Amino acid sequence: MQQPIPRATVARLPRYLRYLEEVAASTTTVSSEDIAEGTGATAAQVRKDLSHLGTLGTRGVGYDPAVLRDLLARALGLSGDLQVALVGAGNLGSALANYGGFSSRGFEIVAIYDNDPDRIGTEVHGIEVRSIDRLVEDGRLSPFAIGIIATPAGAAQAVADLLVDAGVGSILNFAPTMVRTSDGTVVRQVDLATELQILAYYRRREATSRA
Amino acid sequence: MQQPIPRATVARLPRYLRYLEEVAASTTTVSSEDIAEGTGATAAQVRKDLSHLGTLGTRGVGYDPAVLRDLLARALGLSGDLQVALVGAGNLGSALANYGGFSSRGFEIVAIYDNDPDRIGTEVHGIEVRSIDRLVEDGRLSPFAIGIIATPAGAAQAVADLLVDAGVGSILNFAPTMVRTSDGTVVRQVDLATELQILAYYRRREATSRA
DNA sequence: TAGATTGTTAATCGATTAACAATC
DNA sequence: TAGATTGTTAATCGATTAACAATC
Repeated sequence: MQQPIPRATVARLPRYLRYLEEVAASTTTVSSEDIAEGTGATAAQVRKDLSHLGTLGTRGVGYDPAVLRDLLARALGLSGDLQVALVGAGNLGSALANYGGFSSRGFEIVAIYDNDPDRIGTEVHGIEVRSIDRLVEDGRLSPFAIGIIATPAGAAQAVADLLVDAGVGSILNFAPTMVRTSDGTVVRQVDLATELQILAYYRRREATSRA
Repeated sequence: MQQPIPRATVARLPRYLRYLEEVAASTTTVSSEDIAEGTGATAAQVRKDLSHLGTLGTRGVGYDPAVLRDLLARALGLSGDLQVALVGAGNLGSALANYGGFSSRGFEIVAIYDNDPDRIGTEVHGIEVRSIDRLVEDGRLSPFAIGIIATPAGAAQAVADLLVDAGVGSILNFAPTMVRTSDGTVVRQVDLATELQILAYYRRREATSRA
């Protein structure tokens, strides 16, 4: 692996990737300007970001979207399906399981866990919901690349501990609380209400500036 | 309103707020160190961030979590319930409607729209799903503070246009595609697959660094 | 007073932007 | 060649960190 890619760049690469997937079928070249427009970045940002991955374009011409798409996917570590364990089969968990965007982009939810007897044994997106008691055993038998926590906040830490026990090194946490894990585990926190609150702040500023 | 708060700070304030809500009932002072631990920030960051809002703590003592919580809520524009229109009553939309984290934090989903006749007329989280054709009219009659797009990517731009027509100035877009709106509209893009992809990148780096 | 912790300054670090030579 | 667009450099901007005086 080459030198590390700046955090801000890593955060944008998936958007570029999504855009390239969108246009790769219908066009044979895209410019940094095109990518910028399609993703909300600036053209200079796009070129700078891509330059971290090597020399990918052709001066005077642009980039080949199919080539660039494959390069980005590889740079992000998306070659091959990543097996995902989902914990929490409630509303959010079910939504995530049914969300089309995952399977089409290199992630496969292979197991779903819950602690509610009423849910255990039911099917979500064609996958049987299993008891949370089986998570550690299952993970040791057949490792998960990524674990997703979609439980209420109160259960999140215990679930994170189980995931670590099961050998999961990367966790995406949708529960609105911080989970603590040992070093070497990567945890990403996504709080849906947080996004609304950030929006609320800019909403008000915008309203005031119009006044 | 005082001077603008830096973007990076705005992005962290909701996390501080969530932490303060958690501890306000059980303790009467928190230090910047406590907040940092509970939110994944650093103590210096916390103090710097809070200093943008004024002098909120007491040297040698710390912050009053209840006072700080109310201050943060006000700074974020969360005083009073913000009326939210949700478009898309599929899996993700239903999950969002049922997600407890919104109502408890100043947001109320007051209307849900869809274009699928099978869904129109059904109830989600106690709210009747209405035809998308009524969105503009409804919004003009009784304005929405915020619109949430939870439709497939293909419908997102059309929905965004309708929301703008309905007078909605702030949009949270969960569809995996950029939507374009006129200036003065604030759009925030949340892509769930993007979060997984970012995680996948750091996952691989972590794995490599251990090797 | 002694210990603790804020608020703020200055130094460092990283990201963005503008500009342009390289090159198709 | 002329026009277009990349890859890269240097300048600017903003965010983080460390340190400490102020003050409870």
